[in-house]
Amino acid sequence: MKARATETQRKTRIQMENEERILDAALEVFSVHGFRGATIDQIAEKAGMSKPNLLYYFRRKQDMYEALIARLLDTWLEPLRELDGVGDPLPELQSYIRRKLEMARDFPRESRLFANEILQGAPRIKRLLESELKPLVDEKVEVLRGWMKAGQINSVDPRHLIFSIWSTTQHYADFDTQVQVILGPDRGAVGRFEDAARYLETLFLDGLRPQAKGGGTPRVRDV
Amino acid sequence: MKARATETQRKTRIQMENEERILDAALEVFSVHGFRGATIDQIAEKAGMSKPNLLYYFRRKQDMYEALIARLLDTWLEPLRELDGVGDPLPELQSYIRRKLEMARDFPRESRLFANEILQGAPRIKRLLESELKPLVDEKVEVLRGWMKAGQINSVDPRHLIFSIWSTTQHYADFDTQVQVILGPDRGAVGRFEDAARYLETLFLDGLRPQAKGGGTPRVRDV
DNA sequence: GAAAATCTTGACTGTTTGATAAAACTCTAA
DNA sequence: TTAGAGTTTTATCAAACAGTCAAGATTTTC
Repeated sequence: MKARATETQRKTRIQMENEERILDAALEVFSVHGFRGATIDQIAEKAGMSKPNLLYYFRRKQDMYEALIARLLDTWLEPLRELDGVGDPLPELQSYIRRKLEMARDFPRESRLFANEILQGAPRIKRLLESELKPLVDEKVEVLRGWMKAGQINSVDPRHLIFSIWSTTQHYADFDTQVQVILGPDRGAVGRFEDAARYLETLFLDGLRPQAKGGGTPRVRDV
Repeated sequence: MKARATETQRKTRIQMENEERILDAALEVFSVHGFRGATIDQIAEKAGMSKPNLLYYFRRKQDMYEALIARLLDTWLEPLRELDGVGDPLPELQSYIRRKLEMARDFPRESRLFANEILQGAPRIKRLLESELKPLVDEKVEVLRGWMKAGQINSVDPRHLIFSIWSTTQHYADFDTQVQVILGPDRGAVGRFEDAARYLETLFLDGLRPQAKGGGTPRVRDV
């Protein structure tokens, strides 16, 4: 038996399958109960595996958590990475919002895991946030500032703009339970996300102040 | 000794003081670790009290949690209750957003407790959400619709509008750790909230599309 | 097909956790 | 000032929990 942890070696078929199965189960549990609230037994049961067997692949609870976090942050920041200064600002932002919304729809467990970690004060990923997230945001802030200086979008605090995109989109994953209570069962999950996309587009582009309809009508700002 | 739980009777000085102290400590712990992740020992220590002593006041862990949730929801919905159809829509909405933001600033632990509960699928308050939150939202949706029909605000999905106000404001409490990493220590907590308020005002009123500056300039919608 | 490597399991350990019992102590009202 | 209600502590318990161990079962490799 070789020490799996120390060497970088190729994994067996069974190893790959089981690790996948375990991480999926772990995501399910961690994303709901957080690190402390989750138990290895719960995860093992969800993975259809005995606890010692699970611990053969991940020797400590923390190892599973860290594996999940590591793979998460990369995926999570992907949409922001793609935001660049070459295209037109409004379509570019719209597309960023749409992608973030799609991620909330397609990876709600990942979103909740992330939310849980931050809620707890990000004890395990604060470093990562500082070394990876912050520089990326700083870079994109410059892109936004460029657009503002050129008068292509309204001048606002770029960081808070990013926060508002994150919060409004992730809300549909993290607060899904509440969203479902309020929207009722009328429209399915798909419809909900279409509605959300349409709404957010209007909000971010035009806000709530009534728009002057049709071409030449003057826009009166102060009523 | 009388059974405290069954009768409604007046509480001792010590009882009131200690229950307050316990609930404050419990809020501190539950809001970070969620129900499952929190331990009675942690709470007892934060309250400066032995565990059996704490359990003299709240016989089960769940009793503390429920006491917190009960007092929370009422406070939480107060700002929405005050939103009514008598004032002008834009100042009215602006004031709602400001109040929600103040709550995120002044009661971040309550916000996190709520977030934690919803993340877990709201197992303990789903009923309450259906019986209290939903009707209130339905009522306010009608107010919003009225404003839209009268052309006083843009026509958007009113429920998603409410979601976006909730998510953007609560973000500053729930994701405070991340916000701090990104904004850096430059501006203190007060400054952060001022910036957020200013930004959200612009977002919700005007959106990001560049505004026509000055009075009579025509607004070109399609570029 | 046998040896070697990998995988799985049952039994177990020490610790943490939620909760209880009963005795000892403190406060308060008559 | 003392009886009794109210409060706190010490001691304790059973269940849940993270993690270990060694032996047995299975798969891979030569």
